[in-house]
Amino acid sequence: MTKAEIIHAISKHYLPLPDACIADLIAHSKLLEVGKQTELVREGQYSDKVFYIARGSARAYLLKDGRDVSDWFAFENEFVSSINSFFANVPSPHFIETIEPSLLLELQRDKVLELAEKYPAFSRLEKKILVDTLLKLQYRIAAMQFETAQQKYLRLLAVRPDIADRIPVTHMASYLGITIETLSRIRHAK
Amino acid sequence: MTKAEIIHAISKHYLPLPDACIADLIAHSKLLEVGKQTELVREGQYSDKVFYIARGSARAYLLKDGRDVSDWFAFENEFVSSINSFFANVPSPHFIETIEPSLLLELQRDKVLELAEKYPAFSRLEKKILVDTLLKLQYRIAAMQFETAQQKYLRLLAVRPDIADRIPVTHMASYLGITIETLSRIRHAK
DNA sequence: CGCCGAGTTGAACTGAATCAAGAAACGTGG
DNA sequence: CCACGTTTCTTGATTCAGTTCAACTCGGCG
Repeated sequence: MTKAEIIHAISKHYLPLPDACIADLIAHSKLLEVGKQTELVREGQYSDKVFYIARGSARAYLLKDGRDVSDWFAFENEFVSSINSFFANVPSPHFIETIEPSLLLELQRDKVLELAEKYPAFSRLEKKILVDTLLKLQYRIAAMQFETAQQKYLRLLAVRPDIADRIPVTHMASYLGITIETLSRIRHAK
Repeated sequence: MTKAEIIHAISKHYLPLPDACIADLIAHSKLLEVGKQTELVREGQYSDKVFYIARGSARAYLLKDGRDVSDWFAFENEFVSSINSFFANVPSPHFIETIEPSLLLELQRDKVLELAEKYPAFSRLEKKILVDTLLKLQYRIAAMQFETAQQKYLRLLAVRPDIADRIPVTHMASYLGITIETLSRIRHAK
């Protein structure tokens, strides 16, 4: 897959972008072909990068008292970055790593800001991504408040049926805020 | 407080806006002086409004199996809206109501979109609000996952010391995802 | 073959919910 | 201004979902 193809895919999956903007994106982005468990962002680091996943998957996680806790999963056609660092310019509380071998498009914050000033369509795309993310976080909060471990697991499966084959269970458990023991029991009770 | 004063306050609290943009905002916004428990958005309604709180406070809540559960609090110098309805144009899952007597500035979505196209500074302001909200939601998720009822309560007090005097405890409890009994015990154990 | 990490299963423990009953605070009308 | 009913808050006893700790199984792979 070429950069041009990937950017057309973004434009298709989110909002149409003018050709000039696409050309700028091609000029200012970087294509990364990486293996699984490739570290993209390290905790404590100031990261001013955002990654579009053309193929593969990634996760953000943190080490909470030494325990690896997944915070976010991203798959093909989604973006991933340390939002704290990228937007608020503080050290990232997360690590970000690929889960599967992946093809990524990397964008720098200053380029993003520049393109947003230059192309209203790009600015709208940025806003759309922010809003989508906001709504996802909101649903997640609702799930955490109102659902049992089992309900959260079943919902995750319903939303992303392929997740069970692509993500190690240990990551799913920590993402759902439950222990691997509980997840194991749920999967068998079923 | 006049509309002009309020809009200057927004500009000051978030990002500076050019005079022309401020003039447009004055022309296209609506000032509301309302009492406490005034309903701003009703569940199931398509709401295309966002409210800036110049004075007072408001909350978003939902009726989950008939129980009133607070989802969000907003105070002076903050914005509140049904993000689902405003951004995704779906029926609002929330009610929104004032808690205290409040002075509000109401903006329509189509005006917001118009101003964002017209003034890059306004577009940046919009983005800043989205990002701030995103980060708040993220912290809230972390709190829900890692903190005990007591820690969540103490953190809420630390972040907003005046909340105890301004918000009924029953709303605080449901916001924290705990029962009023548990909150009562926490407040006394202390 | 034997080790090793990942997954499963069991038993005891725990934080918070639920259920229930009092105590305080509040306001409304006599 | 007091009496009464209503709502809000507190306190206690019980229950429950999920954690923790621990032992055991299984499927690779050197």
